[in-house]
Amino acid sequence: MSDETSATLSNFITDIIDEHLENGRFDHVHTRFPPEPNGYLHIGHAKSICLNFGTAQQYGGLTNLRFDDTNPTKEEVEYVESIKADVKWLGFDWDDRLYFASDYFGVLYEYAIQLIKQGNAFVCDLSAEELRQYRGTLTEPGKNSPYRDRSVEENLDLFKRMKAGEFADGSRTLRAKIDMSSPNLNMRDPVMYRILHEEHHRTGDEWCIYPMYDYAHCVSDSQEHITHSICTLEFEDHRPLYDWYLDQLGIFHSQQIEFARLNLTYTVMSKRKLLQLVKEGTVSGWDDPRMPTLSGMRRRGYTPEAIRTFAETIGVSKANSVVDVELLEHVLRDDLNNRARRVMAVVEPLKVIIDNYPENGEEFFDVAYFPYDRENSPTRPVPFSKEIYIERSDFMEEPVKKFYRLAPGQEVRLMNAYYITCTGVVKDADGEVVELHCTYDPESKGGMSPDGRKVRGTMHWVSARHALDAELRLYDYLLTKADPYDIPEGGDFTDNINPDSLQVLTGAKLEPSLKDAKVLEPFQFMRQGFFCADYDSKEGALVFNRTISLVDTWAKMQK
RNA sequence: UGGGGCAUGGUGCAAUGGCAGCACAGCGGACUUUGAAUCCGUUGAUCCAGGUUCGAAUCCUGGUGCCCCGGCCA
Repeated sequence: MSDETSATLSNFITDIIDEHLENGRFDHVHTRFPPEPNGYLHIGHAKSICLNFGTAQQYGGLTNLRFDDTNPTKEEVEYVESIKADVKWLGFDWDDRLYFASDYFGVLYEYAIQLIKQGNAFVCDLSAEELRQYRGTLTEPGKNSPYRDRSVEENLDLFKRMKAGEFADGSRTLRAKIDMSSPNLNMRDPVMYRILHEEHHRTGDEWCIYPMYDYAHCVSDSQEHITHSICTLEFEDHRPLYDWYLDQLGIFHSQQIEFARLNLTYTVMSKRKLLQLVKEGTVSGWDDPRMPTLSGMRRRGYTPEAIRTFAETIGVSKANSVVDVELLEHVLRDDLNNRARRVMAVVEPLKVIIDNYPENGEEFFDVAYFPYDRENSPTRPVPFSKEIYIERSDFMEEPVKKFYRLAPGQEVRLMNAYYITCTGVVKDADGEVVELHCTYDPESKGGMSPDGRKVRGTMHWVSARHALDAELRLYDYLLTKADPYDIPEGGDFTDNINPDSLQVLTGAKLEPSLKDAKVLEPFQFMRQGFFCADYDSKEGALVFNRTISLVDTWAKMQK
């Protein structure tokens, strides 16, 4: 088997492509991913990236990365850098085909002049407010602009002067001359250029007029000979305009195809709202591990493979839908399960003293990192001694039915070490359990007794003397409701923010081998979940993120 | 009758006139030195009404429901 990312996928988009290939409209496939650099990429963009790069790959074609940077008031270099890093991290390569819509400002301008000369565009002096009134409504046609019939010469002169900076922002626009009575509002003489005396992150102050999306996007696609321009559903109404520009200009005609964007339960997916969370300090930044951004998910411990598998699993269609976040979690666990080394870490420690173990005794067990494949697994030494920590939740003084873990008089197995039996419970003045006394069976070394007696409970542990202290960051959904927009009267989505989405545990105890854990390297803390060291982690001040907990059947049974 | 689009188990996606299937979730069991993973089994769906056809999720007609569109944003 080759490990090529994808089997052949079939969906409504490949159906269209197949048709184009058969009828000769195109003889190859070339797509593009066109982010606007006004925010960080999120899991919804990942769907689009995988779709664009994946589809082209499937047909032996190429994919360009093109920044849609036609609005200097919102766009920043910080965003273009983060976007490039995220696309690469996801595992896709645009080679030398990195483009910007701003690369085409020159040709866009020349084509605009052509359109003016053809009588397809005119300079309009209506204000934004007037323009809105002239546009009409959903059910009533609009009215022609009083400037619609200017001569070609006058339009040319005015447009050049717009470019030359002679007019104030908002005072004039260049508009396509189409049909003010079209039932499609996008065709009612849409604005092509607006005046914006604004510094652009790439072109500086070279321009003070900027093209609108509809005009810039189709021409950009055409310039790059993009065969299939894949975008989201809300642009379906724009397709006639997309086609109109290309037809009037008589240039290479890309085919726009629309698909339904990703929605996830318990997740807000709009860049505007994510920006709001960052600005209001609800999260620590775009890369906060609770964010659905690629940078946040990366920091959280997601792998690119998991995200790609997810994109493949959810498929693509034109039906609005909401994917259950549990599916994302499933592919994450599945991926991590196959790659994470198993180690022991106690999240909420409870001290255990093994009374019959030698006072200063110490021994090291050679433990496989991959217990399901011991023969081929690398190992590390794990120290054991008289005092250890176990998980607080692994002890119950009065065990409920089917509780197989530690309880007074009950015997359990310490993973890879010994069987122990609880013989005593020490409490503080408040009745809180602070310490346990146990005895161990020396015969059970390694975790099996010669008599073969059954021990139901198997627990992880860490030698107290050798333990590493660490801070653990446990994450929950950022929102309390599956539908972020299930909002109380008069509120907004921030009313649904989960106040407990971040839980910081400072007293965790880790096995010593974790001292050398590399940032973002995935581990499974056995019986707890998958964790990775955070960017903040330093020697002597370790910090681990819980990427995702293990499935917890026991917890479900307790409900 | 503004225009455009979409309806298949709880969720997402297949089936392109021929036995409605896959994944997740759920439920039951086996196994287990992770109450994980794995394995086995299982509940559950074609928006409605007509029509065409030997046969309709698929084609036709008429409904219903949901989404998008009135930025000089993308």
